[in-house]
Amino acid sequence: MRLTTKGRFAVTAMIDVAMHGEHGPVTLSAVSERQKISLSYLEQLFGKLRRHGLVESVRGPGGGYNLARAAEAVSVADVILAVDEPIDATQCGGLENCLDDHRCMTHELWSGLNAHIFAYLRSVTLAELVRQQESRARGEPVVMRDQRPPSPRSTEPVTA
Amino acid sequence: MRLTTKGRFAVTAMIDVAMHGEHGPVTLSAVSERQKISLSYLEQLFGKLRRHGLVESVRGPGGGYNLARAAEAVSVADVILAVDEPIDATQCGGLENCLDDHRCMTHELWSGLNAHIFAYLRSVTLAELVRQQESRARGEPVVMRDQRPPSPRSTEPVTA
DNA sequence: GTATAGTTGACTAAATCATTCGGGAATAGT
DNA sequence: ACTATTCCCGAATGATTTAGTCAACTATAC
Repeated sequence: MRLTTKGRFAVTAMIDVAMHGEHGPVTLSAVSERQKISLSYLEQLFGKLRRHGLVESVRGPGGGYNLARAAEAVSVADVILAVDEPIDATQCGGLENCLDDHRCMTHELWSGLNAHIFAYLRSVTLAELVRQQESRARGEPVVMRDQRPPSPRSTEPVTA
Repeated sequence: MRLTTKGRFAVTAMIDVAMHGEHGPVTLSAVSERQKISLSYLEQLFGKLRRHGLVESVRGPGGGYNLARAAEAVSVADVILAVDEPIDATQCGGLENCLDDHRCMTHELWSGLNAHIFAYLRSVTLAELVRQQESRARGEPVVMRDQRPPSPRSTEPVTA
């Protein structure tokens, strides 16, 4: 589970398709213009999204892409996994054979943090992001649901 | 807010320091051996961690690194931001001047998803990860606290 | 047929990742 | 003072990823 600009481009594009897909397929040219992502890059990304069953394509004039599932049934994790095939960065190669005294803590740590983040991204749906986007467009304040309860925190300035 | 192997190396290393820091500073050589991360790479990472005030260094024999704050007061987001200086991938260059009909949706989407993920990573502390790690070492089942409530989900196989 | 639009593959400049090397500066122990 | 340890710093490097371009192809609506 990596999280890069590539995955975010894909999420952005998927939201665009979700928001404009009511009147038939959405062309990549349209997404490209609205989101300012190069057409060819989008073609690469949507190739993967299609092969992973997240979108369906319609060829020819009037064609384009549709979501293959309802926006409620597509998570951010689904999209990211589709375009950003996961790497294995546990030195032990994913095996459990790396056992000195503490059995490859790196491996445990990775999969642990991975699981945390994955579970979170899996809980955020495209539909939610679309709703948030539409609220913002209307100038309404954005309500972020279920943040975890506050706990002792650092005092570093927040500059994400 | 990016999430790559680099950031995870940093988190892994910080957890190692947190777990072994009870009896004085932890040397990077020790971290390097335990976590199988190259020493020079660790030096680069800890240079940034130090400049961001997350660790303190002690030179000379018996020296090494200590956490500058309690493990409870350091979030995963703090660590990642320190080593992985944030990029700006909103075509508009972070400005708000990109207003056609929908005022740079790319920008909004990015900062929105960013905020989600950042808020989550900010809520996970080093102390939590250390606890989880120690539980695992004792063979106890890992309890992951506060997942968000389940909602309509895809049926894709989970292979993060 | 022709224009539209997806499909595929090769190729590329730039950035980032992870590592290696070489030399410094500070300090504890002798 | 000498020496070993450890942090500190910058430069260089190969591999990978990013983001984009180009070109040729297939399917389809009109």
